[in-house]
Amino acid sequence: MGNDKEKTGIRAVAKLSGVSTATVSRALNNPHSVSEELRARIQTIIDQTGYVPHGMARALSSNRTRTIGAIIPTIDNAMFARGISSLQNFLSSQGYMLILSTNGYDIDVELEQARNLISRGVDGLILRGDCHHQMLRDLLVSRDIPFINVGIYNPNQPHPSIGVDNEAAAHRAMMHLIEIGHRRIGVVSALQRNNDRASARLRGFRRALAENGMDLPPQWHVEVRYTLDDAREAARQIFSVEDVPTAIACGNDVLAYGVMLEAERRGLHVPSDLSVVGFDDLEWSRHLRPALTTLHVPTDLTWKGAGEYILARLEGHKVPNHYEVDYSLVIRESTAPR
Amino acid sequence: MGNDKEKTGIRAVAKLSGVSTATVSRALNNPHSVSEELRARIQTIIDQTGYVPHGMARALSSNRTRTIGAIIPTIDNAMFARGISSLQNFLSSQGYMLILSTNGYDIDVELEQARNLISRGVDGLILRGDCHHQMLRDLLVSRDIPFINVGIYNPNQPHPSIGVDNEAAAHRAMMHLIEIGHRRIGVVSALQRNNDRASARLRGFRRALAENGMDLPPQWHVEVRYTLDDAREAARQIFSVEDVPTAIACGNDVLAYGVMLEAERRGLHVPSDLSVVGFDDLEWSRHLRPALTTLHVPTDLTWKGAGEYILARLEGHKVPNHYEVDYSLVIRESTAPR
DNA sequence: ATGGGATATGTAACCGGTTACATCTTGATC
DNA sequence: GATCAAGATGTAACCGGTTACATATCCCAT
Repeated sequence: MGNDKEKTGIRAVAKLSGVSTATVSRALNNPHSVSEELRARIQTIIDQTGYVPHGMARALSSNRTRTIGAIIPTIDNAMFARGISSLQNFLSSQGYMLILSTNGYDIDVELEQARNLISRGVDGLILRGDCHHQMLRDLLVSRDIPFINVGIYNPNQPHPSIGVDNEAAAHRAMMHLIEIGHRRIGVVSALQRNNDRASARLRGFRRALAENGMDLPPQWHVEVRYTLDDAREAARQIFSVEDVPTAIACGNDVLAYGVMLEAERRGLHVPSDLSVVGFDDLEWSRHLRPALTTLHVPTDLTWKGAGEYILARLEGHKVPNHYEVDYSLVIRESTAPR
Repeated sequence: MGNDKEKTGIRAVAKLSGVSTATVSRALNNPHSVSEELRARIQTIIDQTGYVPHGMARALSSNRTRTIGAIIPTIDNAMFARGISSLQNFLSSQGYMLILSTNGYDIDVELEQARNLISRGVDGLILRGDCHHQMLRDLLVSRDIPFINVGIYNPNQPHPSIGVDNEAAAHRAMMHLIEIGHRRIGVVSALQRNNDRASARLRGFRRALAENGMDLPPQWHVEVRYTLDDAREAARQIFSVEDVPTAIACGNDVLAYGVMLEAERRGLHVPSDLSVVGFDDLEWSRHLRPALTTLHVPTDLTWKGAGEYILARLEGHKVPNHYEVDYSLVIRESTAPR
């Protein structure tokens, strides 16, 4: 009797419900356009047979995958984990899926990963920071794939961005140390290579110092990767010079943790001997002892906002290209007047 | 002249190189089967035109996506972040991509997410623990999709698993406290609901106590979620009873951090007043002060191993179903003889 | 010279959905 | 009753690759 080519998939459902494949497809994607009765009949068959639509086929013909790609430096960092988690929840709630990819701060790898994601048909792409391969931007523009740079605020750039103004925020953090009387201030910052946020923060620190007639002597400035080990090593380096600063501004909370741990090990009491200010306000920061004074950045909102932007673009809405996220200084126990 | 339907995609490349689509496809997927000369000519055209294969179309016809799905409770947890990062690196190195999904410890959500992933054509699936919806297992088996439960070792179960033997490991951790003379020992463990690992660890703790003639009075046992706040609350609860234990075993390092923080705030010195042992050995644990005595679990190896298993299955190899990962007790500064 | 195996390439069906277009119904309007 | 718009449903082309099968070529053994 039956054509053995129609034992599975949408054609099987169609045959069993006595309708055409078009109707089944419509019942699934645009229920309103199918009569109540048919819709119910089709749904019954679907439940009975356990039919699951073939996403690839759907993607091929509709040219939409309901999948968003994100490329971040590394997952193994509390800050990203938080943001990704938030983004993931949001996308999921909108029926989208997130594909995650990491570049290890290498823009060539990033380009490669982006090609990969595009080939897999992501509808939109979320990138970290503003430091990308030119070919990547060209690729995205030429294929008309919406994307956004997250973690920065760059209204003058042509490319969409969402995040805090890192330079201004860093300036604010440094000003706190200056306001409470510190005059000898060191900096532990992240490596600037392919990390525009790290650079912007350093610029902010420097500007605040300069505006107040101070400078940043090389022996008080160390650049390291975002790990506790490296941060401790940086602190060791700074503490080893003759003339130790009375405060240290850090480009990131993790770096601040490292500095505080190492200070404690050296017998330097925080904050009476050394004030430390961080950046990001990870969950840990308020639990530490002393609790870390830091610049709060609403990471979850930022990433969710990035998702909202992409989805809005996909739905054809005309939306602003740049979003500034508010930061705030959270003063806890790790800073004290000189 | 030209058929306007062939301005793009593989047919365009074929036309420009003067060969058939089949040859282009073969040059890409099975280079060895195409003559040196043609291969070069085709590659030139590909480079010139910037052709990127359409992954969806490829997936549809080849029925392989080179994509692996993973469902974890939450990304926002250092333990998972580490494992995912490791898995991601491995898969990426093998030309596979990872799609990540979270279930928030809810097996219905997990089933839903799994359907989603399957509909997107994942070639294999990696799940956390052994606590899943029966329909999920059925679905995977009926579709012949390789999968593995990670973070547990369960040689008696029919389903593949890789991880430490949580019960034995917890037993080991508790034995350490007993060996150094503690007789009044509390436990802060994770919620057991839909978390077989938490249960196994608790069983291990209990067995060690029982074997040594002790029990776990209710007022010394608190179950909480995996957050610092909850862990501190748990510690507060235990410290509030008349008779405070001299040691606390924790189901997880994060819980141990919370207990230590709270102890310190109460003026209890660790380890002289209170010994604390953790579980997992996150990166933080060795940096804390006092550094945390904990049960080291090689998370990165475990997840990478899960990836290796799936890929081996996909390549048709016949491989063992269960892999035990070694744990080890790392004695640092947070435990001391009574 | 002939047959057979190995290698290289082309033809076109196929994967499983979506959707433009055609067809048919129904109800309202004149 | 005729006309027409709106709504419901069916037909089949199409998305962009892969690959089974057919065909062509070349080399070597008989």
